[in-house]
Amino acid sequence: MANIDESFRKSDRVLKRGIFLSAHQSRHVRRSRHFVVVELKERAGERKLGITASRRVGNAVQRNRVKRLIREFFRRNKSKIKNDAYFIVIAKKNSHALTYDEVFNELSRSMFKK
RNA sequence: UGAGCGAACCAGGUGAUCGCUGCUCGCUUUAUUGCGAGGGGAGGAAAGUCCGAACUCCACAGGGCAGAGCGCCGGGUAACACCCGGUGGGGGCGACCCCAAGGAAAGUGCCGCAGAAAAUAUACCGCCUUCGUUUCGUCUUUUGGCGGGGCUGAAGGUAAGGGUGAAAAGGUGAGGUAAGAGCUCACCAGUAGUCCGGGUAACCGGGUUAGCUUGGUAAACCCCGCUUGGAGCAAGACCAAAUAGGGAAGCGCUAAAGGACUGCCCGUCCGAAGCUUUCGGGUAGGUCGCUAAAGGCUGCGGGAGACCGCUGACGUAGAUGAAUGAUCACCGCCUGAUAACCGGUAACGUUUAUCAGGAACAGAAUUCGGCUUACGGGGCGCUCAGACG
RNA sequence: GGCGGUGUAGCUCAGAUGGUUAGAGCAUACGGCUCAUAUCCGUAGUGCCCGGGGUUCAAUUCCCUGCACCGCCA
Repeated sequence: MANIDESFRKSDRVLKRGIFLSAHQSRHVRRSRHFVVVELKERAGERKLGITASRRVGNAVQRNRVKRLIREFFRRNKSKIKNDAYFIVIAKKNSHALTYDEVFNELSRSMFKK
């Protein structure tokens, strides 16, 4: 267990606005009950996470909580997630009351390796 | 027990595992690259952005007008529209709370409908007088006299009474009159002037004089007094790919257009072409600004208080697709139910245990001082009502 | 983060600059025209003027405060 990398640095994050905007054109979209997961496969060999939580999700506290839960899921399950794409996770407006277990169940279906 | 008022306070805790982000130290790397250790890491409102400042740039922030803001008095403060104390007014049985609270006799405007009339008062009904006309009664031989009534009648006097309205030009009583009226008088209310006393002042108390009385609205224009240049950390400074060819400085010329300084005027500055010198300017991106602060706390002193002075130790988040977290365990808190002990006739209360549920509002973005709004909790002091003793 | 603006009929907008009366177009319903539909003509309905408080006799309008939406600034 000690060797598994569960860190989450800036190199694991999507930092540029242009990449977020390019997600609108992507074809690799998976929709679930509370999230939309977009895969950007052009950047093979890198695995990064970007999160979008607009004001429709809730106030700042609720948006921060949703983003932290998604980040936590990504961090703890990096070894199981496909490592050849950028993932943009968009939170829907009904996602503000989720727990970590619910986030895990939902996102593991969309993002884990087959 | 119930209802309520006030001023403060807290904003779950501990541990384990896995993370995020600054700082310090050590090692390391081309490179704050990577590793390790230590230590720090959201709020009372961080919110709304409603005021006030610090700070930065615009010219060193200029003159006048306009505009904007404020508006009882005194004090506090860096400043304020904030705070404290008081005055006046209003609300509440009360504890206590609320008030944009200068001027309406400087001027202008507005006051729908209703009503006679809505601000120089007026005169619809009514009341009264005179005249005209008509009719009845009565006296007289008659002309006519006296008395009463009427008129879509005329002229005049009134404002007591009437209804309307948010508001009707002081109120009550007496005198007075043809009828009436502050027309006169007494008392009361109110206004203005003046005098005395108290208070730093707002203002309060009392006397006296006047006219007998001058509606509301300034969160309508306005007048008076005070304050006020504009933008805002996405301010601003620096480094600097790609792309495009220009940018900067000086000379020159100062007329105009234009631009900057504030909306306007004044004033000031820049400003065409040309020549010379020079290589920078700048988007993406990055660095600085960036956290030590009109700081809170302890003690002493001053003050009625806001607050001030001295003293001591403390050193308190700095992210930038944006950190400050996730999971688990235990403890603590609140609510409800059940049970037990104790107190009590009882309602019920304290404590303990078990079960179930809950834990609000909300996330720094340059930084402070306020205001406003959202919201969980327990204790303290006080008021009113009821019950029991 | 900062700055600015807008909320009026089902929809798009007027409105009064200065308080007392809420309007237009489209849409809807009904009637007429037509064999029928559309067009056209006529008639009608409709508003807590974004919420709360204040000033005023009276507020959609003036003032304060909250909510929602929109735009601009590197």
